[in-house]
Amino acid sequence: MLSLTCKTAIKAVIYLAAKFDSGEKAGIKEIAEFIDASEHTVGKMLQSLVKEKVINSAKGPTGGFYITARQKTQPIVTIIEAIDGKDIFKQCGLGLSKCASTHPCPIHDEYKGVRNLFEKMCRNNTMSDLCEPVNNGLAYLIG
Amino acid sequence: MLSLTCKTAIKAVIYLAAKFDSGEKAGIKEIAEFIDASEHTVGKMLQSLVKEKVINSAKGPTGGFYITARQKTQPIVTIIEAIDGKDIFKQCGLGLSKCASTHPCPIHDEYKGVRNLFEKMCRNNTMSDLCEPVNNGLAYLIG
DNA sequence: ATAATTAAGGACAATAATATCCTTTAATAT
DNA sequence: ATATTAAAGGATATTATTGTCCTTAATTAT
Repeated sequence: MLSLTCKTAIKAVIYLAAKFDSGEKAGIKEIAEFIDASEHTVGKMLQSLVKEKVINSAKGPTGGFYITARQKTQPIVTIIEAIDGKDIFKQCGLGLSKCASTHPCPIHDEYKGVRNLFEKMCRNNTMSDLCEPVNNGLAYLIG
Repeated sequence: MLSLTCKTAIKAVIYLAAKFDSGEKAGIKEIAEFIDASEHTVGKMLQSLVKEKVINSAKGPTGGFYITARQKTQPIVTIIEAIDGKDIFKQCGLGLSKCASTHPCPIHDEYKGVRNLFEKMCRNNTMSDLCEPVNNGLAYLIG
């Protein structure tokens, strides 16, 4: 469904959202450790998120990555579209490039239902929504 | 969601299901042409399906691949499990290996809903169900 | 029996996705 | 100003997936 990098991105952003309250920025190392991913991978991925304005960064000492109050209210679909692209919610279940209601694959409508439900989930859940259960110890980013 | 190979497999089996009525077997070349995929790829993939008893094959002249009446009534989940494995319907939306209701990721329940809907679709639709609209020109395997 | 046909299957090649490394750039603190 | 810190970003390496080729084995028709 989502690429590995995208899943890592969601976890990283949830971590940044959790850090928002304290106002602190987080460094690559710190984030990577918390979500149990490679530093290099996390660095590259955060770079993309910054370029797409999903999060922010500051260089130099006391620098790091952070999220604004406004960004925190964005749905996680923002992250997904930044990393995996916008087409993810339009793809055919059997991989046909021209699958459409006028030229459907045999599972067109049913698959659309699944895809739409997934998209809805990604549009309805904001970054802070997902960060809350993690803060309260009701959900986890590793394991 | 599904691997490319798996999507190709579903299309190939639908083609075989359509051929069932005439009682003819289909060769690799013929199948590959119909679903617009590479011969080599289709050959390899059909081989796996035969090994997993999803379809059957016969060597030699007049040989080829075919499906039995019983196999035709199987849900497409049979194909999916043969190619992509059974874990596909159990994976965590954020890629955690130990994600469970007792140790959930932040999207555990909602993602489960999506996954289950997809699984339901794959369990409820038989190979012949999907082959019918293709036979009637209401759905397509290419494009 | 022999030749022809077709799948089986092992080995390898190409591509795409991930992961790693290293140099550069910007910012801060002294 | 200088040294230090941390992200940016280009280049490369590794791994996984997908695709290709070629030889072997089995079956059928003559």
